[in-house]
Amino acid sequence: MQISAYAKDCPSRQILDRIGDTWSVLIVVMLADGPHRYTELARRIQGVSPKMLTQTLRGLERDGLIERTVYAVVPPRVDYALTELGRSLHGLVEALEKWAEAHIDEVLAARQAYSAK
Amino acid sequence: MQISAYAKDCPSRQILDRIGDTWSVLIVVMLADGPHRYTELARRIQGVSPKMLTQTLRGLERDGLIERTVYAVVPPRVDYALTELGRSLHGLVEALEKWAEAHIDEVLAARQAYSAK
DNA sequence: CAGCATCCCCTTCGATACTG
DNA sequence: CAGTATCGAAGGGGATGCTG
Repeated sequence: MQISAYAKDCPSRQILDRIGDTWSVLIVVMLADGPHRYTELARRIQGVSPKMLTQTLRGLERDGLIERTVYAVVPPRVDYALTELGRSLHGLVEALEKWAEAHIDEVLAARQAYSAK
Repeated sequence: MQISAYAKDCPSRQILDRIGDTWSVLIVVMLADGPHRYTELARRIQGVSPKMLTQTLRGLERDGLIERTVYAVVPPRVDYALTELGRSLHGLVEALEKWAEAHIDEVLAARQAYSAK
């Protein structure tokens, strides 16, 4: 076997990059219970800067995971919502959470044992 | 709801960080079919530097995902193998790959549509 | 309100050289 | 063979200020 981190065209790599991205995951989780406005996301996702929020939202939109709806009102209002695909990804994230919760104790125990060495 | 990227103690966050790490995933995949030596990994995982390889292996070992076996021979020989926990994680990675393969077309289509705008 | 542009720091990582 | 040590480049991301 021979594998490469540079196989950017590999489906797994692309999804991994998404999943590995802190803000992407948090946004998907936030949107899982319904659409939210920009400011709402900014306020409820602790620690995110406007720059990263926008940048991440664009990336998710580009990949068809969220949908951006602009209302022609003053002041402006923009809603973000998960698409079908986005909800599917959220399912994957949930599977991940389940694994994490099921095995975090073993990981923590391993770390204890490791530093004891 | 209110979520934070700084909740480092959150199980999901820790697993996410691991999953998001390029080299960690590649190593886990490499070791899925059995133990391998250091040099073997270095050669077969394209693009990894000794520094990152060692660093990543230490991280995985620390978290109890792989096991490091040193043979007292000359020249030295060190084997790395997945632990039970590591194999479990590999299962998760496989689930991820399945999702990726199942949905990559939709993502690519979305990107096409997005750049066409 | 919902962003974009700019500056800049600071971590991350690759390259290289060396060692038990 | 299996690493460690050091240096330096690159870019991710925060802070700030401005706009439609």
